[in-house]
Formats: sequence, structure tokens, C-alpha cells
Amino acid sequence: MSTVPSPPDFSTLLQFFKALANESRLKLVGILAQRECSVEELAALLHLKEPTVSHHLAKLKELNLVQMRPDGNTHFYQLNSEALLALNKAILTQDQMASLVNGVEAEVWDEKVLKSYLEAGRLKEIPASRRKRLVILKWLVRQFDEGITYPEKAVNQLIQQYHPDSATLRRELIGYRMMQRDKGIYWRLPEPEWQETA
Amino acid sequence: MSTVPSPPDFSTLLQFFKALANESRLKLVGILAQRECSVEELAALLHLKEPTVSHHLAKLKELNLVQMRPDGNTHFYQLNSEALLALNKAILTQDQMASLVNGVEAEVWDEKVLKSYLEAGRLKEIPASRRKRLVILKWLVRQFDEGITYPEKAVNQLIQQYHPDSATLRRELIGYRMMQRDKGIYWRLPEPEWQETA
DNA sequence: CGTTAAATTAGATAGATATCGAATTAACAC
DNA sequence: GTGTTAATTCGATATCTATCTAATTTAACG
Repeated sequence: MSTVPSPPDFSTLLQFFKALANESRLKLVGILAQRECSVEELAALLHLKEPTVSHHLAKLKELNLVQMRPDGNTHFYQLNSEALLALNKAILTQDQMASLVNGVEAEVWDEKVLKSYLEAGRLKEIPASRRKRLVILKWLVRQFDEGITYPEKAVNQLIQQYHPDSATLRRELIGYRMMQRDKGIYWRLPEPEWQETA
Repeated sequence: MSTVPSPPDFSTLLQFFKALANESRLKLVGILAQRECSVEELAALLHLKEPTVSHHLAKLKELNLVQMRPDGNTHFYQLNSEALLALNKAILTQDQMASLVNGVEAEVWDEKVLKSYLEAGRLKEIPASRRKRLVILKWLVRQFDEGITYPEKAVNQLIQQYHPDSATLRRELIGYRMMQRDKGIYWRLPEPEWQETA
């Protein structure tokens, strides 16, 4: 009965990097990858005092990176290479790295842009940067109802509630495939069809 | 013309772990694994100020973990997943980890033991711990010349220069295969034959 | 040119942590 | 038991670094 190890979460991975992000601890891991050692030995090898080594070993032990085997009074430590490999797999693919950032809400950026370009319900100006313009256009297209067709005049009218240059904005909405036009009739497209580039 | 990437040395690997051993930077890597972003965007996503993000990106850039693409005034960053994979391989095998500790001189421990058990050229006592006894025996056997045979009496005499209990020490030298005996004649074995356990 | 926007650099500060010595615990030897 | 040795825990300190604000660069735009 072998259980499939679940991929480490963000804080576990962070803890892992912190554990190895220290000269003494990285050396410890290196030494213990070769052979098991007592605390006393390790202290001599690293030119450190026993308490310091004990402190470092405790951190490594939290992550199961090392295992301890007591023998009488002396404690022998050795590397738990399985744990090392397991954590290592998490870094292997950038997909897995990308999956770590679910705690980061992507909307924060959008909200910040909207807040800085909207004032009293109107669009202060059209952002020059493509990236920001995209945020504004996504907001703008949501002012239209889906499943409804608008004559060009209605489109202009609605846009002009927010900004006088309805021609530019209307053209951009088409360019990013947020709206579509046929014979002077416009309608909003479903979000999956929107494009990132015009 | 592709060059084989040389395995990272100790300090590079340490730098790598330090780079990722920070919540903000680890999130940065996670985000940039998904898509390229400007500094401004990243600052908004992480609820940090631009200078802070710049600082973090600089650290990641030192290791080539991220790449920058300037576009006018704004700098777009993205993950360099090749560098990530390359560094990742170093952790993959504990052999490679073990090879990192060449800066750690293994003799330090031995010297410390010798220093604490030798006084005025004589052995104060025989260490109880197997590990330390081994160090002493290695030192003791080097007092014999290689390629020369010693009658038991000569062996005892030589050992007694250092410690009265020649019987025990002689037996141990045989046990660890540092010396060998045949018909009352002793000789030193070459170092590769020595054993770690008696 | 001056202005503006984005990024970086510099300097200051607060929070984290590596290291040590002292005290404590655990295990063994006598 | 007492004494001894290895390890850990505790408390203090000194170093490192993440973050901020302010100042400086860089590039685009009128």
C-alpha cells in the first residue's frame, strides 16, 4: 500500500527553500548525503558549537529532510533523500510552480487600474499602455448585455456615457473580439472569445 | 553549438535557495511562470511597492531565473524556466549534493579527536565511542611502517610507547583490518583495506 | 526642451535569524 | 547514588534583509 505523495503546498515549499538557504545547513545536508554523523562530529566539521548544529538539525528535521538514530547518548543523523526528491519534484515543472500562486488574486491589478482611470463613473482617459487599455475595455464591454443586439448609434451612446471618443473605443472592442459587428448591428461576444492582442 | 551546462557549485546553489527562500520572491516566480508581467503589475498583485519588487527581481535576475524585456519605459519580466530546471537537477541526486561539500575538510574532526586524546605524545585513554576509537587506531597504525613485518613482541613494544593496554589495541587493529597476523608475525595493511566496522 | 510615467538606486528602519554561552536533560559508567 | 559525556533548550546579541520613502534615471510625448 503506497500512497501517492501529494504535491507540496506553497508554504511547505517556502519552508523547504528557507531550510536550505543557509550556508551551514546546506553544508550539513551535503555532509549527511555522504554518511551519517553525530552532532559532535558535525560541529567539528563545520567549526560550529553543538547548540548551533542542534538548532540547524531541528529545522531540517521539521521537514523530514534528516532522520535521527539515537545510539546511547549520541544522536546520529542522516539525510532522508526521499523527502529531498519529493520536494524537488515540485520545482521540476513551471506548471507546478504556477499552480502555487492561487493565493494571489489576479483581480487586484485590474481593480487598481480601474480605480485610477475612473472618476465619478466616467473614464478620465484612454490608457496608452496596451495592458491597461485591456482592463478598461473588459470593464467597458461588461456594460453591454449579452444576447442583445445594438445598432451602432446605441453603442456610441452607451460608450459616450463614459468617454467622448466612442469611435476609438468601439473599434478597440471589435479589435479585441469583445464585440462583433454585422451590417451595422453590434453584439457582445462571450468572454472565452476575447483576445489578449488586437 | 550547445554547451553542456556545468553543475552549479556550492555558492551558486546556496544563492539559488536564498533567492527562493522568501515569500514575495517565491510568489513572483509563481506568477512569472504563468505569464510575463511589468513591475507595476507585480507590485499590485503582491501588494508591494515598485522599489521592493525591483529589489526582488534584481536578485532573481542575478541567477538568470528571470529575463527582462524592455518595452519603451516599462520592463516586462518572465521566468527563465531553463535556468530553473538546470539548478533543479543539482538537487535531484544526493550524490550531487554530497559532491558539494568538498570545501569541508574531513580531517577537522580527526584532528580534534587526536588533540583531545593525545598528551605529551601518549594516549591518555582509549575512547569508548567506536567513532573516536577509529580515529585513534588510524593514527596508531600509521606508527607502523608499511611493507615491514613485526613479531608480536615488537608490536606490543611500539604500542606501549603510547598506551599500556597493548593487547586491546593490537586486537582492535586486527579487527578493523588495519593490520594482519600470520603465525605470530604482524604487518600493516594498505589503507584501502581498512574497515569502518570491526 | 519641459512633463509625465515607469523603473531603478540609495538610505533608513524594523523584523528575522544565526550564533554563542549557560543551564538543563538523557544516557551511560562507576 | 555521583560523575561524565552528548545533546538539547533557553536567552542574549549581532548580523542580515525585506520593506518603505525619497531621489535619480530612462524613455516617451507633446
